[in-house]
Amino acid sequence: MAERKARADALRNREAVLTAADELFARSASPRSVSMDDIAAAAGVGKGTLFRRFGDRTGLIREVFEARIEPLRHAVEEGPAPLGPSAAPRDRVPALLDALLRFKLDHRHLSLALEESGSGSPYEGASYAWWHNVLRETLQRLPHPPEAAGRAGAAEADEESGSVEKDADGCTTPDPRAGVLDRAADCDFTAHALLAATRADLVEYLVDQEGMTPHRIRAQLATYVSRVLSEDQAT
Amino acid sequence: MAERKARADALRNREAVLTAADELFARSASPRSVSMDDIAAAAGVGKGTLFRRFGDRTGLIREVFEARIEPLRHAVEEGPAPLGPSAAPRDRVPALLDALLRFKLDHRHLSLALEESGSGSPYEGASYAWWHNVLRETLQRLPHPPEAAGRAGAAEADEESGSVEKDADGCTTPDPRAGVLDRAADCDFTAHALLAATRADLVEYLVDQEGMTPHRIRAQLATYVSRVLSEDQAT
DNA sequence: GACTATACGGACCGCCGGTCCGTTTCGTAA
DNA sequence: TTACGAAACGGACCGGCGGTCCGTATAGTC
Repeated sequence: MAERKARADALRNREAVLTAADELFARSASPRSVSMDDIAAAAGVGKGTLFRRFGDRTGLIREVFEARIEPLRHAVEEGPAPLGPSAAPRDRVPALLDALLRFKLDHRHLSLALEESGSGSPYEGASYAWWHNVLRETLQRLPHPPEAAGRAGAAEADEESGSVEKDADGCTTPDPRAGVLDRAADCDFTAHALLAATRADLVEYLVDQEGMTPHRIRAQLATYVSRVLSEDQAT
Repeated sequence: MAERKARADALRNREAVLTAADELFARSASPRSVSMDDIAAAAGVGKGTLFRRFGDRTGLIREVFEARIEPLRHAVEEGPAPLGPSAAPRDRVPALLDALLRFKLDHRHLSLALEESGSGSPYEGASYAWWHNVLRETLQRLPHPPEAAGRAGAAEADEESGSVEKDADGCTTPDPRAGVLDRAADCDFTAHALLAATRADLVEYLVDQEGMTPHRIRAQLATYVSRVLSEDQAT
């Protein structure tokens, strides 16, 4: 092999840290209450080890997250019908979002930890980029271009907002029609907006503060998604 | 007025702190790089003063935010047509969201600071609750109930996600139709989902990383909103 | 001008993320 | 089996931050 050792203990420790971190996050009320020292201690590992292998706190959280979400990612990339690439876009979009939501419900604290992982917004992480990409492409393959839905509405909305006028910023001429006809940009933004509806802190809030059941949240999201995809409703 | 002094200097300091904090957040790349010491120094005030008047970092950020968004809140509560209570719901919803988006574009860093203000999610703040409430009520006054839109889609999505199956959670029977017919709950969730599309970190990402112009973002959001409100499209 | 309630400010504390470096261990090859 | 070097280890250590505490200064009152 000649590509150096790989050191068994390094692997073992890596695994131990991943497991320990996952458990600690799952148990704790807030990700903030889990310190790196806690994780190191729980994993039976020195702090230095932890930072050498994962770089920083964000790196560690990302790796734990990746490890946990890998099966789902696999199912999306090469799995069967509703989630996999073979599914009809019209079915796949809701399936993707529901699957992601389920994951966030099942791994609420871990997802929360990832989203508020200090350095850089969640949007800079590889995971978000991946989901956004899949969703964007699937949206783009939808039969009826969704853009047609909101011609008048969009224009109207914007004119109105222009008249809102609060502080004199540089945005005086409200003619945001630019881009409305751009299908690709439209799907791009829609993907962002749909993913935003599954944000971990929102999910956390709905469950813990509003007392909504996972079931209910999923039902609401499904309804919402289908409304966004609409247009065939008049069929 | 016999209700004690009020001490002029206290008021003056309070104002100084608010101003200094606002400026520092606006200037800095990340809210995290603005420490309480920085703010105290910039305001020409002792750290103790700062904490006595605002409780903690989150409290300070909230007050700065409230102060800045007050005019908009006022416009929504008792202003004229598109934003005010007199507007037709169909027009008011896009107007509200566009106004909020504009605010977040104009006060990106402050909004970001508020959202990641450590203790408690942004959803626990009074400001979010207020916006959610206004939006929810306005949605509920919409002419055509939006619920009808997503029957089949929802059920399907759930069956599919069930088959994903990662860890054996307690959510085995996917029958999320429960709640779909509840108009109030529907508007409640829709309000959350729409507000999520204006999250400060998303806006920040779209502007800084994707290089989108404020105009374009507003146009995209307007399109998106109009699609969510759809149903009259078949008119 | 004296008196008191209130506000002030900065030294101080505990904690945390991250670093450093002397020590240990793994894997290899003689 | 032993010797050796690379790689990993671990915990003392550091700078900085949010937050507290208390002796001091001052605005307002009589």
